[in-house]
Amino acid sequence: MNSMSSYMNAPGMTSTGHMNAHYVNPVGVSHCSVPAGMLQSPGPAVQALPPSMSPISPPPYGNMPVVNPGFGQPCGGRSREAKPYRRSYTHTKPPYSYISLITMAIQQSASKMLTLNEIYQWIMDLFPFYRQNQQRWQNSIRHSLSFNDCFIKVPRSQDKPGKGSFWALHPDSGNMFENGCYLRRQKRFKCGNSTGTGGKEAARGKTGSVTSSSSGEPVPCSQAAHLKPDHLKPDHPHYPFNHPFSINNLMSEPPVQHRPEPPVQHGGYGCLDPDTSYYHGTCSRPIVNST
DNA sequence: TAGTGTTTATTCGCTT
DNA sequence: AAGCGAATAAACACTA
Repeated sequence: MNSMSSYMNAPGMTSTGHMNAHYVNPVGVSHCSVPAGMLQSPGPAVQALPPSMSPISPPPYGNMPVVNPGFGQPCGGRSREAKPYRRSYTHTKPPYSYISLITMAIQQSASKMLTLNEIYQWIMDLFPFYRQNQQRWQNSIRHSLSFNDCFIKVPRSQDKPGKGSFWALHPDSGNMFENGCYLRRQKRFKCGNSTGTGGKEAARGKTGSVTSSSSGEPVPCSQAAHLKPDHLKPDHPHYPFNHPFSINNLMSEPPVQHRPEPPVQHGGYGCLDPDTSYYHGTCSRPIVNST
């Protein structure tokens, strides 16, 4: 969490830390979307990707669309460590929450599920920022995986022994970032059932650990319990990312071409302008052209 | 023993 | 101000 507060002084930043500038990367993709540059410019890091991951190539760091002075400020300027901006922008914090990073990592993998370490590697391969302070953010990653219902554990198959389970996305979690806001979801995804107590949080404090079954079977929630790999296939009807604004589509479409319905955007430290594909700062209301 | 996973607590920023 | 989402820290348990 270094080098962040100084971004407030960057062009486009209001005194309140809102990001009003429309930052456009060299390929014209919004910083708020999943970087389309992922699909371009194979970089050396791709070779470090584990076999389970699809050959999506991180871009050269110099072209990273998500890192930009004045934009790397996450969470609306939330920072605890005031440190003057000195580093290259390739080491600024990407404008994605950990949840969105995990989602991206899982989503781009061929098997739609990754081990914890693979998630670490994907993030570090793509975002140099996360090559530092690994203990800090990796703890946060683990916390996010455990805490959020949108992530489910998939046990390793016997032919893939190793440490840790695979992590996948909940089949119903696909629209978490449908409004283009990758820092703050409209609503936290909760795995619900008819009683409203089916999520991980419901499991916490009642039946104990989500994964405490001695058999090693993950029982994170009622819906995850029946998750099968088929759900993780793109052609499956429950595939989480069929929304036009989904990460999957953002990653696969030319960035300037997708012009979804103007979303009603809530929450948001930063959102995507559907007309321009430019990044907007705080946008709790639908984006309209000022007259 | 290191890595993984869970849980709790705290803090912060944004929205309502 | 309250509620919420997110980031961070830390403690603890489990497991390969």
